[in-house]
Amino acid sequence: MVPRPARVVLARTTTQEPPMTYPKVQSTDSSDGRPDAGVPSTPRFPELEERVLAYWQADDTFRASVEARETGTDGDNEFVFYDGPPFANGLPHYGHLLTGYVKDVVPRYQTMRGRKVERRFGWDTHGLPAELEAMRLNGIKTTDEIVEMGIDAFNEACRQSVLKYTGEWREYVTRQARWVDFDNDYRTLNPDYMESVIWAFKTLYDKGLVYEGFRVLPYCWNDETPLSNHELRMDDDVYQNRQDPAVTVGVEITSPGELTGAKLLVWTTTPWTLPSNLAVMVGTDIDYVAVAADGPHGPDRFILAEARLSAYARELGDEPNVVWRGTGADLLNLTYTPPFSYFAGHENAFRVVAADEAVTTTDGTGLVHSAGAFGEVDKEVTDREGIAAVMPVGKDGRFTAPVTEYEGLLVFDANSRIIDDLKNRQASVSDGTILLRRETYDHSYPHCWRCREPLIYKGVSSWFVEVTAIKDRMLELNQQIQWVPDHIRDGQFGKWLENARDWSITRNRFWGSPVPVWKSDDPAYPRIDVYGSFEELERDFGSIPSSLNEEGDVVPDLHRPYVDDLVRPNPDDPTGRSMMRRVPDVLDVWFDSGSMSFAQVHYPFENTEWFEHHFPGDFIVEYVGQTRGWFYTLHVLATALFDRPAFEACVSHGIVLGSDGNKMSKSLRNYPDVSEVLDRDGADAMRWFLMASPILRGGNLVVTEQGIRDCVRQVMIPLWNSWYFFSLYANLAGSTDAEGDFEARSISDADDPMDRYVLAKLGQWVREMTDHMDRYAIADACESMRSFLDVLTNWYIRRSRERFWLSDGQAAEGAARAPFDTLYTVLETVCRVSAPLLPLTTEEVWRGLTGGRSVHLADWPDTESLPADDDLVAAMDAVREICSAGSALRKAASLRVRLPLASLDAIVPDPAALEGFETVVAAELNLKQVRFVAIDSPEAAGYDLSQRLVVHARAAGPRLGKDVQRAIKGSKSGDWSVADDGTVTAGGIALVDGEYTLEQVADSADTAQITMLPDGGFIALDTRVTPELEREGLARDIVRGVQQARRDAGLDVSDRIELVVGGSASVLDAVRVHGDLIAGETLATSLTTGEPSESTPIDVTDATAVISLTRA
RNA sequence: GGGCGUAUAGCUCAGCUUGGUUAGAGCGCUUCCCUGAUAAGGAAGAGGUCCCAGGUUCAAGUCCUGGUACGCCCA
Repeated sequence: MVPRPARVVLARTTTQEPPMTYPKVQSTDSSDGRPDAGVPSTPRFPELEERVLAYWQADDTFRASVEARETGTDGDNEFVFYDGPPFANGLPHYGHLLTGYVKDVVPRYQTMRGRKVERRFGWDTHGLPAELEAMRLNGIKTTDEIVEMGIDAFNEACRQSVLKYTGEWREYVTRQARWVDFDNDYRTLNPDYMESVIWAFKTLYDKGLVYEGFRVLPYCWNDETPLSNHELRMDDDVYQNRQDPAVTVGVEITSPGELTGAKLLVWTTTPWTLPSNLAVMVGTDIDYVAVAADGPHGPDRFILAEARLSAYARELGDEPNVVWRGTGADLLNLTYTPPFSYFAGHENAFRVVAADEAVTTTDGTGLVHSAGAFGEVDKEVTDREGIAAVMPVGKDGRFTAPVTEYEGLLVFDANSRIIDDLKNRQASVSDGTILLRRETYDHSYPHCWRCREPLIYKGVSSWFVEVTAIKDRMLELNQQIQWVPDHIRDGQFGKWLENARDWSITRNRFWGSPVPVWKSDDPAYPRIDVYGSFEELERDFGSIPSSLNEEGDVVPDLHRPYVDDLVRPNPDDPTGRSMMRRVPDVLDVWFDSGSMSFAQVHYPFENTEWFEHHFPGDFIVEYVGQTRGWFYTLHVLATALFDRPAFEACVSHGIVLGSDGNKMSKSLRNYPDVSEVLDRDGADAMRWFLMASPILRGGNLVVTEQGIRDCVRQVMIPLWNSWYFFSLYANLAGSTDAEGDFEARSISDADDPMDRYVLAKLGQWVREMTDHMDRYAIADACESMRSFLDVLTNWYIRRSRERFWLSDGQAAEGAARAPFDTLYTVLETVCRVSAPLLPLTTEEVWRGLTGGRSVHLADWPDTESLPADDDLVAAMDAVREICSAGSALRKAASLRVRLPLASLDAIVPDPAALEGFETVVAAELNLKQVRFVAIDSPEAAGYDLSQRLVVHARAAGPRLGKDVQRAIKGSKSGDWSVADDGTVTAGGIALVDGEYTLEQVADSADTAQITMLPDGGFIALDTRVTPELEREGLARDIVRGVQQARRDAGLDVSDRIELVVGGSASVLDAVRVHGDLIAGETLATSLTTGEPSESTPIDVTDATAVISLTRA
């Protein structure tokens, strides 16, 4: 591609000339803010953005935009937006930016609608990621080492790590032009925030919605810590092949009946869990059999899934003797003797229970042994069955009481002794228990990512929120929430709620809000105290937990270890020896996030009134995965604490993918660098790219550099060029005004049809945008904006250009100022409406137009002030169709547009509606004459027309049934007729009014080309080319050539030239006849023919031409 | 294995709620045109088994059932 010569915009540097009006102000760094050059034709958007950002900072525009709005009675004019706090342990990526843009677009819009929108940034600071980072930095791997290092020092390291990137975050967020208050932010580690969090815990406790129980987790007995699922997937080496013993054990049925004494066969690869057996799980629909065979202790009956019989042929025979058949349902509630006697008599235990989700017949026996707290499914099933968990394994992975025979043995080491005892029916193995088979089993087994020892699943003590108790209410309240996209409500979120289980909210860790529970350390004198405030703590302990901050001041601090230091004698213990000590756990970090609605304002200790009137919040936005995260925890706590939803509207967007369609990955480098894009294409381009994408409808989005650049081309450049065009001619219009600069002004109506059209269209568009934004349909708003820009640039401006060209000495007064005022009004309104979507670009344009302080302080446009004229808009659409069809005719006849043609007739149903637009069509298609003719007029009959029948299936279908297909077929094949009385028959079927229309179809005549219009009617173009027309066409070729030469020479649009034209006789002839046209169009003060000395050849049709021009 | 979503032009996506016989947009591509703001724009064209299979219906991209693939979530 050959680079075009750079456009030269001549700056007014001489003081003789009056200063230009536009831009009124520019975000330059010049001292007075007064531009010394005009609007650049092609701005570098990123630089422009940096200047606007600097202006905002200096001007404090954000604060002004919030303060300009009234709070209203009880804050009813406030729009409450909750910031979903990010965890800032890394730099922001596209997902954060995306959410950040939405978090900016909606508040900006609401602000312009007159609402007051406070926006506080929030930081999520607690939790395992912070601890892992602190451990990595300190080179430690176990919780013992943390204790060794000192919890105070460790937590301080966590604090440092979570605040490490806050500076970078602020830079990115500021650069993306998101307005949010960083100085008045909230952090989940602040004492105020944490006090609200423990208040929530205590309130739930008082409501009976918190209880203590077991939570089953992968557990490392070596590091003595549970692992999160996140840690379990830490790397690919976590799952390694391991050989374990597998045993098939029979337990004896005790229920009276035909199966009494039969053995339920269970298979397990963790024999060490058999002492803790509490139930046997079956699938209710699975077929089971009882088989008579010789067992290790004599003849016996064994129950297993029929599908597993062949796997036990060795023990049960190739042709087993089936003595009973049934399904799992038949086995339910049969009781049995537990394999070991340690927990004999355990309430509700030792029964056959249903576990359809967990039992398969792909391996084992089709019956599964459940050991309560040693498996996730086991726990779930025993909970469901009301069987309390047992935990005879200590935190070191060794057996404890009451499993005395193996006490002190690591569970893996106990396996072989347990198997031996089963085989020999010794130790605490019950009579009736048999060991049918022992084998070894190779399987993929999880190992600790730190120490590589095999993990076990183990119940650890945890506190729960009893979500199941409020589930129904949560579902009800969910119906009040407006979800975007709306299927989330009853889909991903609703389903998740339906399957909600109790929420384990405690973690056996260090860096987090404390579990505010103090327990007696002597079970003989049990007591539990739960605290919900500093005040209550001080009342009972005489002081509040505190630490030294960076300045050395003593400050309240609910973190460990300070909160652990609060210990007091147990008031219920008359001996005075037992002490109240805090449960050492910390709260799940999601409990923090779910508390943000009230904790960010330190409710209920402060701002109670404010909170009452600002809850639920109006709007939140996050990634759709938060349906089980933040959306969920907000909803749980709001329901449990306040019996209200936490938010009224929720945008849940999709996933941002890398350029190859895969998840964004640093190592694959499959996505464009964020700062590079900001530096090269700018924040508005990125904003538009993300906001216009299907991701806001819940789809996924592939981020590509090309996609972002396309946004600059499709939206930002057209917008800017409209502004540039306006400034260029508005400044010229003012240059001869003796009174001073020309200033356009806002208008509410116009006489000129084109002006009135664009204003009416503008009004329609504003209403459309309002509707989209009210529904959080941001992508739809972007699409609407793009289509309006098309109308503006490619129709209104293009068709109105001549009206902006004032002749020398003409001031833009009276009718001459109409196009300027119109375009000013449109641009000013467009800026306001698109300000949330392109905040930086529109700021520059709007301020340049108006000289005002900020577009973001302006109000959303009032469409009452614009003409409402749907008929006019429809008429213009028809005009555009005529032009479009006319272009097609020209194309078909190979007649270039520069060649004028004599006439075009548009034969349309309602020519009166188009009156006044003849000149528009004539100019667009370069015609001498345009006429709009009624389709039923005698004149229209002059064209060679035939009729076409169109059957309206929608209207005729219900009446005619399947005959409608015959009628349609007939109308297409020509098998139709109109009777004298007007009855229309098609395919032998008589049609009634409304079921058909008769349309005129035109064929080309000799002298005219004819084509149909899509909405009825047709146009006829006179394609005869006379020598006169040909000569004028040639003249216009010359004009075009001269214009290009002007541009190549870098002339300003208002520069006058002296022009010499030479070439073939036809060229000289065209110059002779159309000299005025050529000179006028090219601003030539002199036009002569001849052979110029330094000449430039130009392209003209069927001739040769050379020109020479110099600036006059 | 279950739930939710998605599947339409080379690419990115509308259309589906309310079925109507010729399925659209943007980008990209080809040709021509236009350019006194434009890095733009216009016209024509190429490009579609509307994921598959059944069903309902006079009529299905659209409604129903069952599959397939992908994504998210859960197990």
